[in-house]
Amino acid sequence: MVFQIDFKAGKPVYLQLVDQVRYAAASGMLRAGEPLPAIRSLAEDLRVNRNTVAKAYDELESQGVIENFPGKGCFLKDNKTPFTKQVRQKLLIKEVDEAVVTAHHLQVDRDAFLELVDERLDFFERKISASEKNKT
Amino acid sequence: MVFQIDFKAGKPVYLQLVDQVRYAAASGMLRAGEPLPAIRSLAEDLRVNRNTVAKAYDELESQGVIENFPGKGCFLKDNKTPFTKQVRQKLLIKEVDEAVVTAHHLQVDRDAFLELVDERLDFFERKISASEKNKT
DNA sequence: TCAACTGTCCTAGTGTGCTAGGACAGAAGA
DNA sequence: TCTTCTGTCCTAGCACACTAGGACAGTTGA
Repeated sequence: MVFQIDFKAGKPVYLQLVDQVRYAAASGMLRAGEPLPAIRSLAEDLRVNRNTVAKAYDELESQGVIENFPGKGCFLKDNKTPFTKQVRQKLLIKEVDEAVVTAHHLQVDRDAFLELVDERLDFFERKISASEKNKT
Repeated sequence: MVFQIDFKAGKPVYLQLVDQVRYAAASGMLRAGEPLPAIRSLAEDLRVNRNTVAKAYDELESQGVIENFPGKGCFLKDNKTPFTKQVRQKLLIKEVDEAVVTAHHLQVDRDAFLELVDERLDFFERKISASEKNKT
């Protein structure tokens, strides 16, 4: 569980952390029920104030990705969304549309776009199965 | 060409404009070579300072979406990206990955995700052909 | 030539997002 | 019980993003 912060990226540190935890969870590096690094120790590793890490964890909790227990720690939630299939797809549309619009401006045609999506889905699935092998 | 600003959205006005212009271009409501609303008149319509609109147009120009000519106006570029196919796909990966990660957390499986992507691609293609009929 | 339009540069106020340190409360093990 | 870990609340500073108004330069048509 190694996170890396780019202080010259322009992007807020806490949001970089949020993205990396989400990414780690989606690629199987972090699994349901597993503990995240303690706020203070992670802050020390990253040379960042503990409230910056706390803010990231807070955001992740409000997104339903992790659960924080005062005195115990922070743990990856077993993602059981409270949403119906329809609602979940509606929540996804915004991000899919952004990618579709960008594809249009980059003149990436439909077939190439679908090919890329397929490739990225494969990429994450391979990562998940690889980390399952490592951990068992 | 009607833009709508949500002042309570939390998102900066100029970024809302950027998104809407990109969206309009990708859905055929705005076509290559066509002029965008003049900065001052659009600012007046939206009850916003002209520099706010100018900042949006400036951002769009730096993204290669439009071209601005002092004294003449701002026009939608015929999108000929200077990038190779490989570079364009690399630029897309970030946005695609974000959608894939979100899909994972929303427990939208591969098939449902691909179905949604297909649906959105159809949606934009229908919009393009519809606006072509309207304008010819 | 002149008026009216176009986008742009300069400067400034102001709100707020980001980061940070101190103090506090709950949990766990010696 | 006491120490040490855990996350959280409160407050504050600081920078910067956002917005805004004045002045300027290029273009166009009467």
